[in-house]
Amino acid sequence: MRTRLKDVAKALNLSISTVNAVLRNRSDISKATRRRVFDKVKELNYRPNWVARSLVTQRTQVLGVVVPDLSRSFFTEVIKGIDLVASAIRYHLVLTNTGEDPRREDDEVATLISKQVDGLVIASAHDPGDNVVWRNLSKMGVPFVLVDRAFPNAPFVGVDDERIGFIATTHLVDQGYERIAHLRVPSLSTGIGRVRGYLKALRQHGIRARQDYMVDAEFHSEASGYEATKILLQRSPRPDAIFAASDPIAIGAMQALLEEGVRIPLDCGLIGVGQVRYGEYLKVPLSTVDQHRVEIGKLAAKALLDLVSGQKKPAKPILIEPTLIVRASSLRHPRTPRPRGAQENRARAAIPRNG
Amino acid sequence: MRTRLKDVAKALNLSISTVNAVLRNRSDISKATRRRVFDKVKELNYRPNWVARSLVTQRTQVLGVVVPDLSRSFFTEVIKGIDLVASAIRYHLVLTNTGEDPRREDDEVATLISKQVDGLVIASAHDPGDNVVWRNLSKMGVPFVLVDRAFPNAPFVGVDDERIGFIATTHLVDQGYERIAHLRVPSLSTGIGRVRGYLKALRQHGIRARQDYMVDAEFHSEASGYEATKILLQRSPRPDAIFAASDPIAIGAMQALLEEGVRIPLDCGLIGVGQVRYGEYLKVPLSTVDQHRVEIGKLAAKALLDLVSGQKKPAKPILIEPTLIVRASSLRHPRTPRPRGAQENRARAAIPRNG
DNA sequence: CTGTTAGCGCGTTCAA
DNA sequence: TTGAACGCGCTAACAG
Repeated sequence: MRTRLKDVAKALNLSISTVNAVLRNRSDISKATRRRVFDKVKELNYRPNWVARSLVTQRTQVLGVVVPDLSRSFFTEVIKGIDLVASAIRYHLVLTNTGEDPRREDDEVATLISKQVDGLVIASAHDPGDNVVWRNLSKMGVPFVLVDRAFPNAPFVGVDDERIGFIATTHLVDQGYERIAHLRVPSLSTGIGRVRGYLKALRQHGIRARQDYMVDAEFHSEASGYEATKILLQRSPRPDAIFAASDPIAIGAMQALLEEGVRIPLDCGLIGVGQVRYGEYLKVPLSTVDQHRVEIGKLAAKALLDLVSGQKKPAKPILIEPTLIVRASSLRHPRTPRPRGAQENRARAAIPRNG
Repeated sequence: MRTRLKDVAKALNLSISTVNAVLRNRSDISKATRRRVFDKVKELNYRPNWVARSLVTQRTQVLGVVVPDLSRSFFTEVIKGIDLVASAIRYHLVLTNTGEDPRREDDEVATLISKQVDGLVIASAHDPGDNVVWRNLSKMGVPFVLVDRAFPNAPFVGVDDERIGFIATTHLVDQGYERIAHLRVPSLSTGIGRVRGYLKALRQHGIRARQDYMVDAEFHSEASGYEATKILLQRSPRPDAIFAASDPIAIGAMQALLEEGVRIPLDCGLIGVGQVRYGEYLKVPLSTVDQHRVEIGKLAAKALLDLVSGQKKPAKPILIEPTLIVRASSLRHPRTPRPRGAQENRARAAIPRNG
């Protein structure tokens, strides 16, 4: 049996509340008893029972984290960021994996709430159309912050996807590429933003977008990038650069290009998104756009903890500025001054575009 | 305010315990009240408060997971495995990252226990010499299972590291390599096992081990593999194959080899451990040994849940058989029948060698 | 300075 | 078939 407050009290012939007063650092306790209590606590190895405490205080020191897929390094990195700031103030994280199933998400969130988590970080599997998500949540009065996938009028921390598309595409233009294709993921808000940025960059540089230069792929699948690229290579004229919506897609694309004897970056430039590990050790070191995944987690946790402590109102969406990472796969003109500085940039929270 | 049992009872003019009886599916309740209660529960959207319930039942439906580093895909994959079986029976996971600090580990474990987790999966940061870890734990009576790093006489799930070393080295021998070096990690039990397997394989094939063919590196660091390989290349005669204790080390080694104009696998074979993502897309597709990380998590969770439900005694260590994955980096004799089958093998729990 | 008392929301006797 | 009463371990009033 674990030692309880009662045991400590009994051993000292004190009342429970006196012992408690000592532990809660109440000022009106004599030095003598204070010492006695502390000694006994150490001797008996007493640790307060958090379950009992939580029942009273309505605080568990636990944050719920809901993600659609633990296989994706994006989410594990975000979790790392959350943990970094949460653990610093002795909060714990409860994890749940929804497997991209909105119903399961609702269920898990409900369970987490009944487990009294102090707040939630959610990468929602819901359709951006649904406002079910945050409606239920705000009804329950549980603070929450969304990550990765934004919903209107809900606290959100994520990268600016339109900027990602814009930065990547602009970089390709700068490198002298002219027929820039895009492997997109139109099923997620994240993917849609990147398409917008892509189109915007083309427009800005007076390049006409071609429908047949946009092919669908899946975020997490090298195979989809491979297949999509095979399709792309049948276009005429062939694209001379590819902006892939994710690094896995780009890796599949790289495979397809090399297989067809297309030289990277000479015949075709390639850039992805995500800054996956080992990207620089691939057959051709892969240019990419860093989303600052850990930073997203950190900022989300900070925002959430602000909400939990009631210090701040639900803030406006926080959009992190992505960073271009140039490697060989998109570097056609090595003479062009390579933007080294960009790689060193730290993430900064930018002013949100929509309130 | 969230609805409580009391609210449901009041709304129906029933007593709390009657409502509770319905929800706990007690048999001696009339169909009529049963219906009324269920309807009201749905109407008021009642969810039992897990904190209160846990205080009474001494069960939280939560497992603690303690890992030294959330950056390593090994651990996130193990966590995925744990979650897979835990979530299936509606258990949640509480995460803690100890940052390889034994003291922090002890502290976190204590906190998790005071949060009343039903059991713990621990990848310990302690020195294998310490038996502090499981001594404290068994004193508290909290079920636990160790993963990744074994301690004598404690429930453990992991891969058989000696087999890893043996399999990898034997494979290199089979490919006709004769001067096989090893980039080792002697600071961890895991690394030590791999060294043993390496030496055993050499011995078994009548190859004399050379001290100067073993260079230290760090598990998670490409840079360390790179540096170590540079050292290795100064030996005379040069090694003609390298068994790296991890994939990151192997990736660093690959970089160093290519930089020095050493052809892989012709001049030098290379194999790692870990089956990292994108290993097949590297400059030279990397041979490796799969540790079945997700499987480790699954088995650990199963073993732990058995302990939690009190069905089984602390089992003997469970050692998973690793699987050789052959890719280009170690394939010098393409004519040699490539062990395709090995790639398809599923993990199996093997009989432990020591009790 | 210290002790008494009354909950937090739920589970579990035992009466009615 | 239903309800009253107690306790899980702790916090926080309020007395003394």
